Amino acid sequence: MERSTNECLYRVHKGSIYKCHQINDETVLFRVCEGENGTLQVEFVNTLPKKSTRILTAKFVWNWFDLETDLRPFYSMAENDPLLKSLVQNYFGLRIVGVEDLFEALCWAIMGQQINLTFAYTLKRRFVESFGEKITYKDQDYWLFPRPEIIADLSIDDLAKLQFTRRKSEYIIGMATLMKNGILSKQNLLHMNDFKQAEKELIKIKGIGPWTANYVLLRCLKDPSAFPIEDVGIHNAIKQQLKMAQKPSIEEIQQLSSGWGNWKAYATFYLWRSLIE
DNA sequence: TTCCAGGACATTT
DNA sequence: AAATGTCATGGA
Repeated sequence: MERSTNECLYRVHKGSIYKCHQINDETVLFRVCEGENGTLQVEFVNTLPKKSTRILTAKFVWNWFDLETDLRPFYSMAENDPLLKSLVQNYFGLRIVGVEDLFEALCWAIMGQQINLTFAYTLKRRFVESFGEKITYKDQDYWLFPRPEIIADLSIDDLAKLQFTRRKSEYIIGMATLMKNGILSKQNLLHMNDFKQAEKELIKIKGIGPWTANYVLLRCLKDPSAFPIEDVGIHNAIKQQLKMAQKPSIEEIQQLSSGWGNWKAYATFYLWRSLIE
């Protein structure tokens, strides 16, 4: 969670994670910290929202940290996998941290396309602070990701000013328009026959290729077999783990991952984790 | 300085 | 169909 000091959509402070989100027309600031007996505790910081909002916030956290998944089958599979074996030991208990908002997941993926992560975080911060809403609590700003309705009405120049490439600006405004018009939504994607169909639908959209589609399937739609196989981060992580002289080819990765089944998303997340520090 | 980043798409062979 | 060029900037 503390990967980037430039993260603007949540804040880690003294063992708690602070985040702001909108539910039932209420904007609530909450924090998640360690409770008793290995539980997570969710506390509301600025106001006490109505009960239905409290319940939905708990569900949000449940999904955000993927608490529903039983990791034991993953670990027993990984035990006998040469690539995953040490990863699951090093990061035992790690769960996929989601990006629950579809628009945010799409935008973040596009911002990260072929660019270093540091700069991607800078772009995200500029985007959020230019077009998002915030609440302020004790001199700290807590931002909401901009809504598609706002972004859909921007011009390419508006985003180019923030140093988005004109291409990226075009993609993001295009997706915002699809979401504003209800053509694209998380619900629609989740209600398709299977994730393969959702992937196809995503790839039809201008700016979304196989990498972006799988990134969004992994972090937002929670497809357990999502696997952005072209991802440079995966390539580097595998190279590092196996002490290879050069990055593995796609064919080699297919070989290495052939036993991962429905745990490819988790394998990916553990590989990404190994790139930090 | 050069090379490459959590790619996608348009243009050329 | 497959290779090549383009986008834009920061960091190593």
